[in-house]
Amino acid sequence: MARPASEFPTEFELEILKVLWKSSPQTVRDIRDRMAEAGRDSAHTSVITMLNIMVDKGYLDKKKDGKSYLFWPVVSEPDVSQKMLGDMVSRVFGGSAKSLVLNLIDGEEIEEQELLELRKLINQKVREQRK
Amino acid sequence: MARPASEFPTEFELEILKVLWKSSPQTVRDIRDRMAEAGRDSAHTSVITMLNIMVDKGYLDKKKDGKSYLFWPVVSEPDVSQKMLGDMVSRVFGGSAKSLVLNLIDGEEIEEQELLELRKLINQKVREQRK
DNA sequence: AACCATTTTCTAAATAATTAGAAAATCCGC
DNA sequence: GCGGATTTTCTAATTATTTAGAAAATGGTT
Repeated sequence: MARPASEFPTEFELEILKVLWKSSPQTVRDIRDRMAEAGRDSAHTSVITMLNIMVDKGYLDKKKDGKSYLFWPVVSEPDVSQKMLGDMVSRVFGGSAKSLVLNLIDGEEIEEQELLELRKLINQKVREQRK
Repeated sequence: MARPASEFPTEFELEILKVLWKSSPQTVRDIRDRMAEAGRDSAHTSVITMLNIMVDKGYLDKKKDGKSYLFWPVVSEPDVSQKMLGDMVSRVFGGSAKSLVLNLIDGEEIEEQELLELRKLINQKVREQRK
């Protein structure tokens, strides 16, 4: 063994998924253009290569449409986010979601407004769990 | 360009850091043994290789002690965690810490007890920011 | 049908990450 | 100083990720 494949979308794969979560299906050319707009300017063939890898990995599906292919995601954004986040909780924060949030609000990452909204969300969740 | 080095500790590097955050400095042999206990059984020389890479990357420092070297971290756990988390907020959650926490409490990752503690922590933080 | 622009397929290169053996260096006990 | 165990250095192999060109395939246009 040398190194295991990532369980989660890689950097590039995630950017492609974001484009497709926003709108799908799309052609290679459209995806390439959206990525370029977002600052990642790749060759057309590079994008094709990635897209086909992602189909193999089960992140996307494709179907022929005239001369070209259309691609769309078969994994949802909340699912992927949740898995990546769960991985971070266990790997980086020793399994404690609390210590993750603690670290988050200790940083300067978060505004008072967001904190208040968060409190509201937590209260809702507590009430839900009590039902 | 083919692929950029990770800005953050890799899988293996993080495991080594965890061992050293718990106790340092340590010899290669000790680090290797702690890792084996934690389920990652590597050859002695593999650990040496990684440790030296980590010194190059600025994660660790070392000094000779008799026949062997002692290694210790020069990055702190909270700093590394915070950077990795910040990266996740921006890359996966579109820059919104709130949507990260929302996703977290939507999953089954978190216990009621932890939720209550979190609420307390958020209240504290709100009060602090108001000062 | 022939041409041409577009798209895909095939191939391969570069760098990162992980793993570890063979050989060299080192230190301790005798 | 010598031998032997231990440790490090040097080297290299393997897989993953990212990148993209050359060649082939495709489909519409004249």
